[in-house]
Amino acid sequence: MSSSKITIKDVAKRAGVSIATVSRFINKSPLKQENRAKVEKAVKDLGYQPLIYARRLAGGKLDSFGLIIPGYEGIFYSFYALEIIRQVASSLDEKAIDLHLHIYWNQDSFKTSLVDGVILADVIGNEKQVKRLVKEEIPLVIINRNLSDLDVNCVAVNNFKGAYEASEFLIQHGHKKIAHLAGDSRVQCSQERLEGFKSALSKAGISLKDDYIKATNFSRKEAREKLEELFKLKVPPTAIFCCSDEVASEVLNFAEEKRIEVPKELSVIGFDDNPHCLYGSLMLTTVRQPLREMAQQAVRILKENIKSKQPPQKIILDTELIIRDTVSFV
Amino acid sequence: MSSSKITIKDVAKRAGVSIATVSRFINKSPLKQENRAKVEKAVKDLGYQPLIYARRLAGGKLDSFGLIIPGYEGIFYSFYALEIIRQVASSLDEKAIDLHLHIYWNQDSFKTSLVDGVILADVIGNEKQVKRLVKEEIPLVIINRNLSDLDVNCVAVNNFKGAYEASEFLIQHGHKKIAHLAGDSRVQCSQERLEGFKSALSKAGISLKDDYIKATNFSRKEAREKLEELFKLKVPPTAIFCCSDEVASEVLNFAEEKRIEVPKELSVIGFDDNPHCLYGSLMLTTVRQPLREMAQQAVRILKENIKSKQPPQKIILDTELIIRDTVSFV
DNA sequence: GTGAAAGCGCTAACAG
DNA sequence: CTGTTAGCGCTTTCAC
Repeated sequence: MSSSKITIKDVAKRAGVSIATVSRFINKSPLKQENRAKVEKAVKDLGYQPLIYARRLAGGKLDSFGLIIPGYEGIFYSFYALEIIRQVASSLDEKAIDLHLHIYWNQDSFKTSLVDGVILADVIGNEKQVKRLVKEEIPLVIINRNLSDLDVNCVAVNNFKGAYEASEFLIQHGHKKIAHLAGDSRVQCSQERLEGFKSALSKAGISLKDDYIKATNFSRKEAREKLEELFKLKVPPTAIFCCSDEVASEVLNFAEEKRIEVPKELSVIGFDDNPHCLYGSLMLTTVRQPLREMAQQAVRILKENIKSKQPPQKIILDTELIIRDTVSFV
Repeated sequence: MSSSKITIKDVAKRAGVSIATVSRFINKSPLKQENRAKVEKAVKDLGYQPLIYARRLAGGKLDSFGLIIPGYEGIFYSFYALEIIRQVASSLDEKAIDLHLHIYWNQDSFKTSLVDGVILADVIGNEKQVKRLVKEEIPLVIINRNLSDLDVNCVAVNNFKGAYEASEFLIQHGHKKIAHLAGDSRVQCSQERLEGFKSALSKAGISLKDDYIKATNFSRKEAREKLEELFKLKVPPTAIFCCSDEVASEVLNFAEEKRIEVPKELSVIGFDDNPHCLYGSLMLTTVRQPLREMAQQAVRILKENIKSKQPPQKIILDTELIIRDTVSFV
């Protein structure tokens, strides 16, 4: 039914060798040059392709990784989520490894037996799924979420430091009335960024004003609402540090409408370095996340773990402050 | 290594039946009530999960579909591509079928033996891959691309008609100087939309002006360039039909900057009904593509084909003109 | 309905 | 280096 029905036997017969030799050829084990050539020819002539699941059953690899992403509303509008998928996909493509994408909505139906290992991009609401994967002892890497109670591989971005540096940059420009449009507080990176923000302000001796800290769900809509609140305040902020470029971009829109001049009257910093938000006359100052590197590291760690069991690695990658047009001295 | 090492044998022993009976239980074959209960209990107690690849090797299903998307630059910024992924993913999720996403960059490394069937979302530059899949006789559905020489299942959107209706709508509003910002001409839907546009104009007796037809690669950047050209013309258009909402949205930006009032001085129609482009004061008039339905149909057809070989189906879905704010009488 | 047994196509010892 | 052989875990005849 599926695939040409040519099996290892057919190849062996045609090449005049045993199936073991063919298997060795496939798995790149040492072979006499002469046999190698014969098998190669037979494989080519027959258009033979080994059946992945048969290999697997016999102890081989699938060369297929799973990528599990929690399926929150708006995931397909999230620069971050899409970048993760994109970067993991291209990183795997380079290594001729297949990607088994699983977006976790409700069902924990992910079949681990179809992959050699899995990358979990964030863990939001699917903690029990992670536990299951750990129990199944399948090679695992978690991106951007520290499950401190679990002994698993992690690759994360230093959100705290990124937020700290951005806030510090604002402070260095003389700002004291600094607001933070934070992300969804249930998401770990939002919490970390908020902490970084708070920490920078504290260190500079700026007292925290609750009115200046507004949570959003990363959406433009909520950003807009919170902005309205911010600028109804008796003392509006002179600078805003945003949880994402998308949100920052909405700040720019808002400012334009309200005739608030950026950066002269209002400084803005985003988070992501989302090229989508680079249109318009103002180039956004932002915090770049090394998403590509994160994906590559995750893939590397997973490969190592598949080859042989290893002690868990915890990798924290630094962000980079990208200075452009939207911050000025107060 | 992977998965708990509990096999069908363990279950059989624990339930006091043969492995065949356990197999039948898994495959929902008729069983005596008593045995069914025993096996069910054993499965539960042991936390048994059949190994997908072993089932497959023995002739079973994988419950895993492949989705192949050509990996052109900017795919992750494409509303269309993302919607396809999203809708296929959620459609499969409902049926507890796994998604094996493969973005085709260069290598034709997709392993068909890991899936029961594959959905090809458009075919751009990977025609030879399609031929291979056809030859392998794996159940196949192609989305939005007619490979007329191939006898395969297709689900497509009627781009011609959608474009025709949009153009007609403009004409009904008295427009005669109508431009078209077309998509990449190598992409089939771009060609079809262009044809629809031309056809509507011809029918209305409006002569085609080459200057009014500009190809873009769907990007804002190119849209902007072509717009500049359009409005340097001695007689600029009074209406523009765009290949996508993204492009239409750039037209709106451009108009605002140049103080061209929409829709009073310029009417605009997009394509996609991309909610992303609904921000701002003006609501875009656009052509909605039934992407969700397309995904569902594709999944349905694939399921049918996996169950039993069927004659190829060709399904063409209609678009819908969504009338909002950006078209007025000339 | 059920069990015994024969593979599915491949890998991995094990001898040679 | 190479061939032989014993499974991997499951489905499926085929008898009973």
